[in-house]
Amino acid sequence: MPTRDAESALRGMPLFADVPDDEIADLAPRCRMRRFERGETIFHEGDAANTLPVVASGRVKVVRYGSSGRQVLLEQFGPGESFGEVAIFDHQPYPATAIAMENDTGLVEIPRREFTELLKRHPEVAIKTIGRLAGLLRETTRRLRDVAAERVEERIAHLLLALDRRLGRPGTDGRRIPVVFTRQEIAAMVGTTTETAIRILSRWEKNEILSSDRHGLLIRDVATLRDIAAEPLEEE
Amino acid sequence: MPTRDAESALRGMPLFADVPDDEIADLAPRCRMRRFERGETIFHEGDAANTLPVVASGRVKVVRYGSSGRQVLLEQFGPGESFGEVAIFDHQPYPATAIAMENDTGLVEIPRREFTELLKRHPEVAIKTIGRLAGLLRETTRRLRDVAAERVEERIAHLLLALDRRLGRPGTDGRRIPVVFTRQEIAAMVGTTTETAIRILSRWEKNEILSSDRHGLLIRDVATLRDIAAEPLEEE
DNA sequence: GCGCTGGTATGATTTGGATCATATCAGGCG
DNA sequence: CGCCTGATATGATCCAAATCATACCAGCGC
Repeated sequence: MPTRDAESALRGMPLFADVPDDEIADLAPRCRMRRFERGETIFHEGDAANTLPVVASGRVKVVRYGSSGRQVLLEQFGPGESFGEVAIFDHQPYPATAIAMENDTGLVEIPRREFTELLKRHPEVAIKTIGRLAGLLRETTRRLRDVAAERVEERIAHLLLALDRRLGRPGTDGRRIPVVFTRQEIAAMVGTTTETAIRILSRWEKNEILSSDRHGLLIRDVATLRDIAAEPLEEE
Repeated sequence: MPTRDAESALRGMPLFADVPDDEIADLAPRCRMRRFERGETIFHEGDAANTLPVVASGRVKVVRYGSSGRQVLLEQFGPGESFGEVAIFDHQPYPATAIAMENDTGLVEIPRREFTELLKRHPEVAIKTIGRLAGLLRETTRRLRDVAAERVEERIAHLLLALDRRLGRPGTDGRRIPVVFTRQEIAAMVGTTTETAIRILSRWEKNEILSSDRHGLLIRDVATLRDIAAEPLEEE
């Protein structure tokens, strides 16, 4: 999926679904496009936020570092999703660092002013933005609860089930998540060390609950994973 | 601070600062007022959300429970603040439980429909709502980083400094936080057990960093608390 | 082909904090 | 007034997971 032009990327955003085409066409040339390779930093914690970045292709993770240097993965975004709105809206520097997760990750950067003007003209975009932030907040508080109250194994089980809901699709012999995550990234998502993440995941591979290859993950036994997650009839 | 009437409570909200008085007067009679005693439940996780509650007096905490029954305090709100907007905006049940923290906690409940209509009529209220959600998200991700990467002592130090920023004022011999929190509540805020919270706090009292009485907390040595928090020049 | 690097794997050891067990204290109340 | 109940306090023990230490492997560049 190569980076498309700004206009078609913007048009692909659910957020802008109700914005007339000519306004999009008007907005597109005012946006900058940027491209990153896996591991490259898009912005740093503390940077001033002047644009709203939208993922055109690839994946982006937003992380913070603990005082010991440990990386915590706060959220991640795929094509069509904007990120970093927090800094845009509360007029403070970015609270976290954004890093490209894949090669050829392309962004469209909407200047803050253009976006806020658009918001005023289109209340439905404002409502959608509220809905998006509400969804992020719901998810983040769910994870906060998890990290504060559950043990690592349960948290990883929750994570895999959540990834499946967001990215999964049926595959031969289970649910397939067609995105490659390193064990280090999985550890950062649930707030543990790489070693413990590896231990748990390789145990699950041994128990045929899970398998992974260079195309992503395959959940082979959703039932016992749910069981480990103690999530018999959970939300969403 | 006794519960006032709905109209003056609504008028006191920063969110509605720009809404004309007659609209507030119109809205007020459509809202229900409710009153709670300390410990009473306002709504449960999983309940349908039909109103946006606003704190008129007292304090409210929003909590979730871990599978072991451990309570995690997600956020808390004082007079003039609304809460539970997540459920209003993403049209799903409440993701958490709300509990009154003080006696005579009064709420004004704005019906969802009234609020969303108001949002459409007043884009500046929508913008403020976005800003509010962005602030909550910023704070929640900060705490997620904390719980995932820092040890308990550091987290409690962070918490006290954050409480000071939000609620503190200068007092004799240090910064005073004029709200009573039980050690159990403090534990729930940082994701630990009551016992460890007690141990750390009573050690700090012994070291004259802190003292507490029936009116709240007194931070007597902000410098070493900052030191423990490893927060030499942190944000906000 | 060889060395390098980043990711995965696994064992040994340590430890922060949870858990379990009591004890004390202050306030509310029948 | 003495009895509960909820909050604070502290010790003893245990355990999940961090930390430290190696090792292995695949892909890549030269």
